[in-house]
Amino acid sequence: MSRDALVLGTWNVNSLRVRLPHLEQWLATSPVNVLGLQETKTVDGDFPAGEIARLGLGGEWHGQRTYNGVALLARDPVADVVKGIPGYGDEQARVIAGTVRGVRIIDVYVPNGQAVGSDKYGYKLEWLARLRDYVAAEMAAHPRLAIVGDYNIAPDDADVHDPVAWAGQVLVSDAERSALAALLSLGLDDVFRRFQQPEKTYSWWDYRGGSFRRNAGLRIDLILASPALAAHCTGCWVDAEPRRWERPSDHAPVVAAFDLTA
DNA sequence: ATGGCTAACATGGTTAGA
Repeated sequence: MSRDALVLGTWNVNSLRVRLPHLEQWLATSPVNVLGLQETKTVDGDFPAGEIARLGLGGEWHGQRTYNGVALLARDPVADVVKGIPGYGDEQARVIAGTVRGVRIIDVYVPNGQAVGSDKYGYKLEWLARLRDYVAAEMAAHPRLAIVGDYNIAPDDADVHDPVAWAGQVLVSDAERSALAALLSLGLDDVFRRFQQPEKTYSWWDYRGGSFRRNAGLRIDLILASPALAAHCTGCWVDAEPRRWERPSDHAPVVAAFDLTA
């Protein structure tokens, strides 16, 4: 891997405070140099900035009490940070954007949606429509753009361990997939699918019922890239190793590498 | 069968995740 490659990661840590040891262990071997986190579950005043700095990362964060929370971390400076979706008065801390080495990066924690037809499902679809409008504007301003995060949508049945059991459920429903397709229709590419991948590769496994042992998972953590950036993508993979460790997050990190000199 | 884990906030039991 080129020394000046941009290696972009995303990880729903399900509480940054609990997962700091996992982050440290992962960064000891992972080549990632820009990282979007979700579900930090900490207010900005309590963000473990010192520990993060000790791991060689700076950046910005946007959190709230108990729920949600995102952070955009990098070994290089993060410029022009924007928190939330401008013009959308969302009280939930789910989006942070910044520019690293000329690449615009948006880190998102898409609402879960709870159940098809619920109020939270309606919020999820509204939220995704707002995200699409935001991303359209950002793409016009930044040719090199990536959106990383926990999308809480499995794009295709190939991303679902048991498509029959999951059919029509939240995370795979037609309306959610249509909302994701509308985002992709801006020209974004799910870079994971640019490369040959192992069968049954997922990024989330329920804590219950031995789901990870059975590989009963979903691929819901994605890295989307604009055409000008995707052309430089040299690889994308799910790193399931941290999911095997003691007291893991239920999500694995996903990483994509870009050779910006090419 | 709506269970099964985990985390936050709290300190028993609810809310939420996906």
